[in-house]
Amino acid sequence: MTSASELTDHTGYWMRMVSNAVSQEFARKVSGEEVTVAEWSFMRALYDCEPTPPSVLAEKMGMTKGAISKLAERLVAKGLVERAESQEDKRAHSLSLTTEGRAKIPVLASLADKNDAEFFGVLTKEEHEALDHILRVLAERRELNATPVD
Amino acid sequence: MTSASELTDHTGYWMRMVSNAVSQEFARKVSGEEVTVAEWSFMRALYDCEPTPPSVLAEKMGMTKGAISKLAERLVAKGLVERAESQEDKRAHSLSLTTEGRAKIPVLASLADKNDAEFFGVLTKEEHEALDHILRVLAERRELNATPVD
DNA sequence: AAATTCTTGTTGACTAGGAAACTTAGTTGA
DNA sequence: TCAACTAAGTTTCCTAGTCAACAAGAATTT
Repeated sequence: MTSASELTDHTGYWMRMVSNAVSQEFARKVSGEEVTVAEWSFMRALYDCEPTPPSVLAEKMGMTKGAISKLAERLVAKGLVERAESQEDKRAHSLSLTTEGRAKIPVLASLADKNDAEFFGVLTKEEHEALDHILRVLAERRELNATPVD
Repeated sequence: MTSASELTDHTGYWMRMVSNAVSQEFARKVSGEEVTVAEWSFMRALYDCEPTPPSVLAEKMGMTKGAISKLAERLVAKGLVERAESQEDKRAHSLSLTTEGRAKIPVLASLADKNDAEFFGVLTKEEHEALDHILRVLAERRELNATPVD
């Protein structure tokens, strides 16, 4: 009989394992700043283009609008993000970083730099570049357009 | 001022995005079998070595023992997994697949194969092999298998 | 042998996100 | 013009996981 294909033979399995490890490690690093990984991601996305409506952030971050709504609420409560009502469309509003929120960006970004360097530092320069390339190819070809940069 | 390093410049960011996409896609495929991704992962790990105590599964899957406890409970409720009390140690028990659970393995495994093929099919053969290699290198050098949870 | 400590697994409180119902506000079309 | 549809956000319910407290049994110490 044919044996079931090994779970560990699946690229998706390894992706998930490595990705979880990277995120956990980063979560540990940013927890000292009273911020979660999702919150950092949110703030960083905002930093790219403020003010931004929640719907745009949802698409950009690959999350539902419900999740964004709650995430934004948390960040507003922390004083890192603020809402501005739209006057053209009374349903809509846009989100921006507060001064305090903006001040946190470089701190968090340097933690992200450090995390990347530490985690992927075990790769050779060629391996790291190949990985970056392949991930971008996947994102592009699978149309995971999260952040249109590059 | 110097601009904050781009979020999209972080390998970890792309890892997370691609990994989430793979898992979501697989979740969609496997939902027809009334099983979640975590449940499949659990069953596949069991298939490798049954019977197995929950503690071993927790380490193998990189989850907490609490999560394993609940996951096992769900699978027992679905009739896919069964417990066997240990007689040497009255605290402990071991988990096995039921006949029904074991019968599902090939079906689920072929869905996993299909998912991998579809998702990573946009890569060239060389790219796919390079990705596999790099992910395994990362897992190995970061000792992801050995990481004890708790 | 009794007391302490460690181990195994469960439980409860909490957090985070998804799906879908819902509210409110624009938009469209007969 | 006003009814039907669509769009933006919020909210509710559900699933799933972590963490920490816990119970109970085993192991170790004295």
